[in-house]
Amino acid sequence: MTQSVNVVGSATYQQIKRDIIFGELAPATRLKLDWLRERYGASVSTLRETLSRLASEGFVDAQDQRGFFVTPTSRDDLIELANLRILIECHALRLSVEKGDTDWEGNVVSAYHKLNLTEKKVDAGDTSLKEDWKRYDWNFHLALIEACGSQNLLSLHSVLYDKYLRYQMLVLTYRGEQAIDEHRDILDAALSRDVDLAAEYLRTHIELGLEHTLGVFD
Amino acid sequence: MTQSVNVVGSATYQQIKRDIIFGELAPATRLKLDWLRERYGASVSTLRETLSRLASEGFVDAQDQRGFFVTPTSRDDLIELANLRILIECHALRLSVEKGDTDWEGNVVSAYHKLNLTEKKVDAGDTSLKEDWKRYDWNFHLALIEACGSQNLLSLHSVLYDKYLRYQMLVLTYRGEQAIDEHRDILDAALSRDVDLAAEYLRTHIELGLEHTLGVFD
DNA sequence: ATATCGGCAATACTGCATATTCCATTGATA
DNA sequence: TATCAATGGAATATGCAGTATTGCCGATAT
Repeated sequence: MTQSVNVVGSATYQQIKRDIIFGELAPATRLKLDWLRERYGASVSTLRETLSRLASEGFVDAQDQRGFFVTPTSRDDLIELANLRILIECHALRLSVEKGDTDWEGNVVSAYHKLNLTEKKVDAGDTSLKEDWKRYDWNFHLALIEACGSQNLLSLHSVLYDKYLRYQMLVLTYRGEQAIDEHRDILDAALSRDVDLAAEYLRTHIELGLEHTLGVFD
Repeated sequence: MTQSVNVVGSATYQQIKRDIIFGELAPATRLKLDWLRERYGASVSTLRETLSRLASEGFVDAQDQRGFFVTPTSRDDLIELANLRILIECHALRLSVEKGDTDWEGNVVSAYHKLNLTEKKVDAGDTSLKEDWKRYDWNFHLALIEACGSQNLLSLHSVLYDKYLRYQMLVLTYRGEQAIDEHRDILDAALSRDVDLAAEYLRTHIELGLEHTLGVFD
């Protein structure tokens, strides 16, 4: 059945991407077109289109004449992603803290507040919030760098963060109070416009997160 | 006519990408599917697949229900790309200079030699070599950072460099002796393993190139 | 071990249906 | 008359199904 607008393509794209990031499609899973057709209710041509996009973003592996696979995971890849996040996100944060206006501050505070509420609930043992929690985490980190003034930088970061997020969802354990404190430190440094300090806190935040994830991974 | 292997898809992908980078498909050009079908001899489904890939890399703009367009250019975008190149390429260069082994040195020297030969010919007035020259430039910059040890970093750089290359091809004027000297400086610093100096020369190289391109752009 | 065969699945095309956008003509209004 | 809005048809994008061809891979035979 034909749908309106670009609905089928966009919908399957987002669903498959989400299923990869949140681990419903495990790393290295073979993505047979017929199986996908049943699961997502889209035709082969639309699916190929979708998978091509995901392949060029790195969430899917396209092998010549053998079809598509969920991109496998590895410790090395995780480490690379963390280092790239440090490079790109810290750079963006510096620019953003320098340029951010009042609206930016407002958005950062708002995003922090929502994240903080959720983190406290998770800390208290509510495990049903994992997806929400990660979304608020995403939004907080995005809000921080959103005033960096470079669309290219933001879209690079977006893909990077999603890839990194997949690893976090694979291990899915909570770092507890520590992460809350780190977020608070970054927030304070950013609002007081201390560029170096904010970037340093962010770097530490990512490094500690990496160590934690590496410890649980595999 | 059905072809063997993944040939049609890969071929049209590379052709269209090349045509965008080298200006044969001008910025903001509308890419009608029927027209592309005639021009590249591929079916609509294959073309949509190809265009989706190019869209997610940023060479093509996919507009809902309105089709595909060559991504437009702008001064701001050019500046963003240059700054990202500085961020990413200098970082990769540092890692590479630290880690590079003998093979790496060999590849760098070889790539430099080929670039140097071509640049001298271009400098002497041979305008038929533009595409070769840019390819050797590409290869030299790639050889320099290839020992950085991060696949993610290299693939990020690859897309970035291609986008930047499009701007260079759009203005397509030669900076002359100056660029030759800059390449020499980077080479020497890299081979003598002076990380800071190499990164600094690279930054300057990109900044001067940007100024030059901006001066001719529009 | 090597060679051959057959099934499964990917690649690619065509044709078709439907939805949307584009555009020029028409009609209405200031 | 000039300008703006409505409208209807042509052009185009989106999406699906069906089909042919090719390559991969495991099973069987030599």
